[in-house]
Amino acid sequence: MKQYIEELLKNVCMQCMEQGLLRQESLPAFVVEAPRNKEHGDLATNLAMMLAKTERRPPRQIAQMLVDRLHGASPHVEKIEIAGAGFINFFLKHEAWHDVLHDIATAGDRFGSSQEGGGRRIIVEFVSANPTGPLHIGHGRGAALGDALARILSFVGYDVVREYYINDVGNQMQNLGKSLYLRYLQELGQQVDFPEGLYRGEYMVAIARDLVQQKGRGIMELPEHDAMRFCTTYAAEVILADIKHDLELFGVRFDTWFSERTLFDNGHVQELLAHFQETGLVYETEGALWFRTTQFGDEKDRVVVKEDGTTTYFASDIAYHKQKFDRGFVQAIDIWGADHHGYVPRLTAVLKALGYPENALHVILVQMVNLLRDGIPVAMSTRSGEFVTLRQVIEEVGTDAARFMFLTRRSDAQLDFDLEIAKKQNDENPVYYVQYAHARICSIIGYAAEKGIAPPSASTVSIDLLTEPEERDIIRKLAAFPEVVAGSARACEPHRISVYLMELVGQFHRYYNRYRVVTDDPALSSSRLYLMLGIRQVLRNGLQLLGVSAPEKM
RNA sequence: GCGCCUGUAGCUCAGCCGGAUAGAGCAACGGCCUUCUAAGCCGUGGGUCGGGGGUUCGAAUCCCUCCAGGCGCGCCA
Repeated sequence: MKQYIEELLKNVCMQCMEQGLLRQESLPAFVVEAPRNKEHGDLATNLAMMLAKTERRPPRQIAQMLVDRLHGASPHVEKIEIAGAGFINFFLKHEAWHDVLHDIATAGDRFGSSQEGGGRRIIVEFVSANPTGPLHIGHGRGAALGDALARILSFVGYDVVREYYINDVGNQMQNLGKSLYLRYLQELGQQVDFPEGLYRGEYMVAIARDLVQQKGRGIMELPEHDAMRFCTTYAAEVILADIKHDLELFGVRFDTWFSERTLFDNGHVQELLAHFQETGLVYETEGALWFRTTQFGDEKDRVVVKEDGTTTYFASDIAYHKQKFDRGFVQAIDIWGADHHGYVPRLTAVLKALGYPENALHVILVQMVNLLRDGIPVAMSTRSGEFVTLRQVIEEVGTDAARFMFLTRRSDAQLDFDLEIAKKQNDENPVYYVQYAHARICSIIGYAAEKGIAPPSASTVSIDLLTEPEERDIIRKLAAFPEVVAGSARACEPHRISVYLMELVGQFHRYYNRYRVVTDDPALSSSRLYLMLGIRQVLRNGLQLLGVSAPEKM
């Protein structure tokens, strides 16, 4: 409907231009949107005000000119008004909205989807936590966001791959192996010093205990180097398996698990470094090899090969991102914790140096999560290993509540996650507000069936009976869903869908309390039931995109 | 010191590609269950949109500046 009005306006402007009534040759950026206030019509546009700038004429005068030519131009428009500073408000005929319910019935779980992505290949990389310890709440936020975003992007027609990048080489891996080895020795009764910088979480002790169970003293008898190596691989595997399990509990799926190690095994990092040297993108100083990132917008040059000859994480990351594009993705979306934000300019710089387009990489930074219990911060110290894991949070509050909590807020603002609130199964917790509406509708449909009223279909229903203003408002809201999804995809902001669902559900609950769906009038009941089906479908589709369940009973 | 993010009701947050009287939930107070789920609904109160300046017909939204909080700042990842 919105596009329809836009077309209408464009045509009228063209007319005016041809007749020399408008000076400009192209249209200014204008919007057609549903006004907040119903008195301002179903749809409104600021077109006249935008034109006023360049036309140097009063907006209302321009509006009048346009409106004169709009009258009778469309069978769907009831009336048109000029209001305020020069808004043009459209009041649509009731029937104009009816098609929406048919559209929903026809499209079903595809309602709201589109072909906007045109099958273009996008890779969404998220979580990518080092396999050195369990996931915590912050990873959960990134996981929820990445997963929802991937769902949304595929819904609007992109070919999306979800990837987890595993940092399985480097110092932290050495430290992991050492940590396990020492814990293992301790388990076997040896007195060992546990140096700073190692992973001293309880989970390592548990892994060591298992290791003893499986291998007894076997590892201890190996040469230390081999033992350490074994421990590294063993610990990483166990922890990664654990991470996978947590993510599964959290409803998060990955298509590919990309190992950093393979970048070395396949020679990608080495090749890339050689290439950089040939092209003069790197230089040597102070014993290290530096990339000229400053030439591409970064504030400092960055080390790719350290003084000791080993490569930095940055070097791997360059190779990794090049890999992404080599694999045919036209865009890479990375979801990072905000503490890595300083890293964006250098990676962008390198990709620029390699000749990739500006928007090839889109980094989304998710801000920190403060975990609270009853308003009091829960201590989260990684060093001591005393932290609340994502698993614990899921077990305590549930996947749906946790995901919804993350996905109701913008990612670029810090978030207070209060366990007690998330756990409450009441109206303090918006996820239940939304789910309850779904369950309620299911219940209504069940009740109707008991009364012998079958779910209506497009051919049997008489939508004309939906004459209440609330019904019309709900239909209008349903009509907006595809637009919300598209906007959410474009902005990479899943929370827009949550906010929309809460608004829709608010309208539904109000309607439910005021009107009965199943009445003595079969035709009316049937048409209201049709409306219910529409709401339920949109709720399902929306919740599906968020990865939150839509329970039939609560 | 420099950079990124944030500052909206008592609390948690939407709204931010400029648009019409600034929204929701919670908390507070008062109502609504013999009929489709009260995890719901209705009503009341609650705001210098961090402060100041600027651009504009119009600013919570854009620009500058200051203040406050968080995060980061050459060979850790």
